[in-house]
Amino acid sequence: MTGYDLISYFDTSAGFFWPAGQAQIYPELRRMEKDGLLEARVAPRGQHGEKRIYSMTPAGESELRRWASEQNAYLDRDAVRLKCTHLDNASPEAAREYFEAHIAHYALRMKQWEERAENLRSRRAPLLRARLKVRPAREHEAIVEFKAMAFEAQIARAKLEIKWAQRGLAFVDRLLRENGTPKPARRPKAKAKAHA
Amino acid sequence: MTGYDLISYFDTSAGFFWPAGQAQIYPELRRMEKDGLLEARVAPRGQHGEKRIYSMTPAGESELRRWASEQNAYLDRDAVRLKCTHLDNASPEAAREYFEAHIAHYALRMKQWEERAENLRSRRAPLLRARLKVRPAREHEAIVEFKAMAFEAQIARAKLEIKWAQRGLAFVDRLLRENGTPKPARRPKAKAKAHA
DNA sequence: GTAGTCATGTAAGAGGTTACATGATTAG
DNA sequence: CTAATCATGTAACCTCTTACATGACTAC
Repeated sequence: MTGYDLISYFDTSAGFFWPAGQAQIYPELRRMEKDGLLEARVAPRGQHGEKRIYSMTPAGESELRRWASEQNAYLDRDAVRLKCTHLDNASPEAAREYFEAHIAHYALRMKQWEERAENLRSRRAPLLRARLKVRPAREHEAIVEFKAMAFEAQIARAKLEIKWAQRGLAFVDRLLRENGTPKPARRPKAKAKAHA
Repeated sequence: MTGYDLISYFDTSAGFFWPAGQAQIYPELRRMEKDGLLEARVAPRGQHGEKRIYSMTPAGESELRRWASEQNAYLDRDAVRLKCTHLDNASPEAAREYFEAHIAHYALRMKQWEERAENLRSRRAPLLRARLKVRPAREHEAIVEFKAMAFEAQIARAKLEIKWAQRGLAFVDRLLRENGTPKPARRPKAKAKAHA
């Protein structure tokens, strides 16, 4: 497909786990082409325009298999949890918003992940169908299973995050009940430069 | 404390959620000093050496409160889950290793997170004790609670990840039983350049 | 004297984000 | 003719990783 096609599919496929903007995708396609992982067929668009339709080369397919077989590098960097450990520096009201936003985020994601898992299990997802078409039937189950499993892991995690944040809300509400007086840490509005 | 002190505390405190190497920390301390968030007292080390002992300025404390109160930006980028969705490109043996490594990773982390949560709840963690000493007693509960909660979230997640990966193992083992013949995707050994 | 710890940096490069920038085609 | 969609890029900047580099102090 073209870079444009890829971008438009992205947020309902690979983008769930690896969001990427167009400023990343176009140069990356060029790099992968240069490295021999992709090849581009240049096709006309209308009278004057041109577009590049990419496909994987055998080297690209082999690199995909290599990457899929390679061990994961676990980094466990998590800005959300890091912030939690420092919520005592925020007002209880701001802490409340932290947990409320956490619930809202995972509730939204859960819906999207559930929808995606269903579209995979029922084999209705367009990109999945395209892939199944070019692979032998005996592989179909695994193709569906691994993809669905990834989303089901996220769904289970979302449930856990929501339960956890509800515990957080309960704690914050107790804090707010116990001191009617405002806590020392106030909520600043000014925005300063962010630091790592 | 000095940059060196900070680095040596890092992997048992903030480094759980934001690992960072020394090549990041020293320049960042300089930058934060330049921006007025930190100030350094230059102290001698022995006869010739020097060291910089940093402390937070009021501006630094206010930036900390601002950051703690600021909404999270959820990105949901997850290379591990992304790889899962493509495990059909690996051999069942490689997929097996994926899930085994997942279990090993979270089992190890869980132990560390549990230990940390206990050290926080029992108020034995040195950095926590130092912080409690400079804050009024009525804040102590919240200081401990927010930190412990972050680790307890991770512990719950670890349990979930392990259960999930065991489901993955069961599926892979079924695949291996069902086809005694090797699957089409073989496990390449050669290392090629990694791509985003 | 030598190994381990204390102490602090720099350089090159990879990867990612935000913003800027352009222009053709198609549907109404 | 005008708005939406198709289509592709570049530039500046920030962050992070890996590797390189130095040297003093302390305990044995």
